Amino acid sequence: MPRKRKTAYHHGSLHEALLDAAEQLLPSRGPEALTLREVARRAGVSHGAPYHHFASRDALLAAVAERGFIGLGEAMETATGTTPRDRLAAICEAYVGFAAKHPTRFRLMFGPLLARKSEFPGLQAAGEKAFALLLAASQEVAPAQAMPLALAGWSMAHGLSYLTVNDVFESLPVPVPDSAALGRQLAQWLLQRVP
Amino acid sequence: MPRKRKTAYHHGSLHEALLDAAEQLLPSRGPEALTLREVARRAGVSHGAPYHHFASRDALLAAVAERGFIGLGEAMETATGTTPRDRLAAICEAYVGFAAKHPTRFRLMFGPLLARKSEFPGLQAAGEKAFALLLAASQEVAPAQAMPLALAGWSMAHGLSYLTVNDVFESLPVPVPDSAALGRQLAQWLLQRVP
DNA sequence: TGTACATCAGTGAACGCGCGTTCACTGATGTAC
DNA sequence: TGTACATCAGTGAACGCGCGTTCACTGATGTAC
Repeated sequence: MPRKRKTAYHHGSLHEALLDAAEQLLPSRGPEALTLREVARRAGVSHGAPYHHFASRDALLAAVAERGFIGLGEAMETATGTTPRDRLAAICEAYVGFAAKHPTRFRLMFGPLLARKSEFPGLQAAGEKAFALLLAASQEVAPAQAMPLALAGWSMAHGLSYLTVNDVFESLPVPVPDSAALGRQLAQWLLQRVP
Repeated sequence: MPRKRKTAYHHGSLHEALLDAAEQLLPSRGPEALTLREVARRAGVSHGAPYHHFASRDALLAAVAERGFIGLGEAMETATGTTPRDRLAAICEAYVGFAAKHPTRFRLMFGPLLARKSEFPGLQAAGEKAFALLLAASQEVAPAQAMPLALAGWSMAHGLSYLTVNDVFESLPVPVPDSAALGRQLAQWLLQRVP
């Protein structure tokens, strides 16, 4: 039970507070430029304090990324459709929508840390859970080809997300008014005649 | 005409030599960790010398990325097929194949610098040229829907490339023996019944 | 062919930078008796 | 309810780091006459 801000020895929930601070700083700083010291500053704590909760800067970022994957999974889980096809398309739309809504979070989640996910079991688990959702939805559409369908959908959703989030379309003769809607459109187009 | 390594005042082609050195270091260091000083070292030149050829570290990296897009464009241009559909699928395969062959180059090309491509006109032009190739191929497949087709193909090729290059599939129950072939398969599957 | 001079493309010392991380410390908290 | 003590979670000074970039310099080259 926190009393005063100043007497915040034993903060009580510094772990979460640090993650919150990091998430708040993410949009303006970007994942690469996010420093431990600034996160600590924003959480109102000295720069040494985080080491009582995270082994390193990377460990803290991995925890933020894990939160991100949990959020992505929830967004995918929430996606609904009247038919299995619609649901799969809606999941792709949710994926792209998540990226559009949280571009820096998305970049962190799929950044260099993900390649080291074996060091961060929570991150790995959250990522796998999100993929499992996609695979399950694919299975309901086409049991015999669930894996390639899931891979195709994931690849397209991810590629579209990435290219949007990183402004690659910028200056190209491509109108991308609403990338999430485009994601759905492309997914439905992809699914149009799945055998 | 270079005489001796030691008397390499007026190197003659340091510009290209620096780009070569950077490309050689890329695989082992990765784009983020590539330092100007090490590039200079490898080119056999003092660490101040590059500034006579590039305005900054970023400018040098952008030049390397530009080279990368030129290479990607060539790979896409080389892709052939007996029908427009086959050719489009082959282009997607080439895209994924390029990424698999040059993972660090691919990461650099689509890294943070690309978002600042307006600062690097050569980079922007090389990128646009590659996209133009894809769009042209799409036009021959389905003139009326060239743009969504190109976007779908690009997104899928890019997503698959990205997820492969960054080892995202690692530890997932997904067998990815040859990502380029998978790229072609997914592209053909996508194209299977395009109206 | 010489000479004078502008220009080009190197060198290497120096600077500032803020970071991640460590460490000895200390105030706050919880528990055993 | 007190007291002693272990443990926890903060503090803030300190360190090392190699980097990107700048700058005065100098050796090499090309050109005008």
